[in-house]
Amino acid sequence: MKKILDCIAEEMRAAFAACGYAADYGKVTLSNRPDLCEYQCNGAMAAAKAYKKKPIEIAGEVTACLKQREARQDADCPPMFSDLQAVMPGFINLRLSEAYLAYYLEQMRREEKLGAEDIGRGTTVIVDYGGANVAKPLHVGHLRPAIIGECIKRMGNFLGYHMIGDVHLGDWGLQMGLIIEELRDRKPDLPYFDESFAGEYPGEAPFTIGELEEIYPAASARSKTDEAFKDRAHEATRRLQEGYPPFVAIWKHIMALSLPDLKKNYDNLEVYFDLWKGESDSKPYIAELIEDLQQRGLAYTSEGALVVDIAEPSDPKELPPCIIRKSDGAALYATSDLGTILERERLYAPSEYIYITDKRQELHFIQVFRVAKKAGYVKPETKLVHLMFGTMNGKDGKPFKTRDGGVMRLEYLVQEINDKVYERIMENRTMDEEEARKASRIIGLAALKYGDLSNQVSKDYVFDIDRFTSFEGNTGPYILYTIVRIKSILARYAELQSGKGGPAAEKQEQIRPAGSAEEKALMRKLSAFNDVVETAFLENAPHRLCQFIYELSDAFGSFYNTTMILKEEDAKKQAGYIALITLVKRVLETCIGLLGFSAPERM
RNA sequence: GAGUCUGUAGCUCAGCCGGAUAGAGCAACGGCCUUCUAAGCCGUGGGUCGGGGGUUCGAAUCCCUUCAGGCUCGCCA
Repeated sequence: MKKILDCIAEEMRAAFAACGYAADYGKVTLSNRPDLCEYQCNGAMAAAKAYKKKPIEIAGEVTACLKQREARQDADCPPMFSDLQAVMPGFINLRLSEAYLAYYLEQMRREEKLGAEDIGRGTTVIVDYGGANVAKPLHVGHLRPAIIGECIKRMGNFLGYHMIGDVHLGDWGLQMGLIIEELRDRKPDLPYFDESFAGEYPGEAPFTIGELEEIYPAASARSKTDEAFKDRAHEATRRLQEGYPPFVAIWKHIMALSLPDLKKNYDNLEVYFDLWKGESDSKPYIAELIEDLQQRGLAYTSEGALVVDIAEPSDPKELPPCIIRKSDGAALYATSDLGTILERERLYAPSEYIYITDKRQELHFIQVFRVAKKAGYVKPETKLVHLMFGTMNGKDGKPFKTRDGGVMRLEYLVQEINDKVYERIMENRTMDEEEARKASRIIGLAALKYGDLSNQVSKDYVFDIDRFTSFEGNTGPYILYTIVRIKSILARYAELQSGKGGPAAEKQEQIRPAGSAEEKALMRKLSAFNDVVETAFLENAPHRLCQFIYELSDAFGSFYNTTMILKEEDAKKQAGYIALITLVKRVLETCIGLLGFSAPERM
C-alpha cells in the first residue's frame, strides 16, 4: 500500500506539473512546525531560482491548483486536505482531512502486513552476525551483533526479502591452536598428544565445557608473554587446518561441547540463526581460492606471505594488501571469509551480504570486499555491506567491564537485568512470584534490546542498566506497558460486548474520522508505519523503529488520557475507538516483533 | 604521523541527502487518580548545536580550518 507521504506528494507533483513546473519540486515531508501544519512542501522555494519567480507566487499557484483538484476528486476517496496554505517565504503548508486519514487507516487495518510492501520480492540477503567463538562463552561483546543482526533479519523478512542469518562461528583460527597447546600442557597423557598413538580416539571429550571456558582465556593470556607457547599455538593451528587427525579430533570435541551451549544462550536472547556455519566450513574452498588467485596473478608473495593488492588510486591513504596466507602457511581471517563467499555464492547466490561486526574490523572488510569484487567471486552488482557498530561503554564512558575489570558473560548480564526488572515489578505491583519471574524475563529482554537498538548502530553508546530497565520514559518497558494497557481495555471491552450479546457489534468496528486533536495525532503517527519500517531496513537503522514506537506510544498515552473509551456511550464511536486502538496494538506488536522482543499479558 | 569516526540541555540521546521558533527521555519544579493499569498524562525551567571562517535567500545539517576524544594503520579475529 502506498505510503501516506507518497499519496500527498503525488497530488503535489501533479499540481506543480499542472502549473508548469517540474513535478520533482512536489516533495512532501512531515512538518517540523506542528503548530502551523502537519505536512509541508518546500519545493516552491527551490523552484524559485530555476524559474526566476518569487517563491510565494509559485506556492500560491500550486496551492490554488491543489484546491481545484480537490474539488473534482472521486467520491470513493474523501478529500485529502482540510487545510492548504501558501506561507511566506514560500512554504506550502498542509493538513490532512480527518476523513481521508480514517480512510487511509481503514485500508491499512485490512492488510495483514499493515500496509508494508514486499519490496524485497524474494531477493536473497545473507546476514552474517553471530561471530561467537567456540570454546568461549558469549560475552557482552557478542550482544550488539546478535541484537542488531536479528532485527535486520526480521525487518528484511517482513519486507519480503529472503534473509539468511548465519552465526558464522569463530572455530578455525588461532584460538583453536591456543586451546590445543594449553591442553597439551595440562593433560600431556592424552592420546592426542602421543605421536605414536594408532587407536581410536575416545568419543567423549577429555574436558568439560566449564574447563574449556577457563582454558581459552588462560591460554590467550599466556600467549602474550610466552613466545614459545605462542609459536606452538600457531603451529598447532596450522596443523589443525591441514587436517592432522588428533587435532581434528580435539576440535570435534570442542565443537560438540560448545554448539549446544551457544545455541542455548542465543535462544535466551531470542536470536535464531538459519545457518550454524563457521569459519571451518570454508576449508574445502581454501585450496581452490589460493590456487585461483595465484594463477590469475592476483596474489603474490610478499614478506613470505601470500597477498592480494587492494589499494586504489582514489584511496585517501594507501591501504595494506590483503593477506591470504600467512608465511607459516596457515589460513587466517581473510582467507576463511573469502572461502565462505565462494561457498555462499555456490549455495545461495545472494544479491546482498550484510556483515555485522565491530567497527574496528572496517579495514578487514574493505580488503575482503575488494578481493571478492576484483577476483569476480561475487557479481559486480552484488552489494557487500559492512554494518559496523560502535562500542558498548559503561557509565564511565569506557568499554563495558565487570567490576574487577574482566569481560562480563552475557548470561550474567541478562540475569542482572532480569533481577532488576523483577525487583521493580515487586515494588509496584502485586503479582505472584511465578508470573513476576516470567514477566521479568520478557520485560528484561525488551529493556536490553530496546536499550541497544534505540541508539544509532554506528555510534558508541553508554550501556546503563538502571536506565534501560526503568519503566519510565523512552525505554522498552514503557513500550510494553502501552501494549499491556491496550490489551487490558480490549479484554474489558470484549467482556462488556459478550454481556450485550453481540459479535454483531464487532463487525461494525471501523476506523472513524478523529474527533479530537489527540486522536488525530495518534492516527497520523499510525499512518507512517509502512514508511518507517522500510526506511529502518533500507538504512540499517533499527533506532528509527524504536523512535517510531516511542512516539506512537506517546501519542496513544495522550489519547488514552483524554478519551474514556469504555465509558463512551455512542456505540459506533466506541467501536471506532476499539478499531483504532486495536490497530495501535497490532502496529506496536509488529514493531517489537521486528526488534526482537514481545509483550507480556500483564505487568 | 596518516586515515577515519565522534563532539547537540547537568546526564543519555534524536535531528544531519540545507528550510520556519533545534527535539525527546532522565534529573529538578508544579499540576492531574470515586473513571479503561498514575509503570501514565499535562505544564515550567534548562542550548552561543566544541571554536573560527566560508557557500546560501536560509546552515546543527554542506565546504575549509582548528581544538578535544575514540578507533585503525601486513601475517589476531
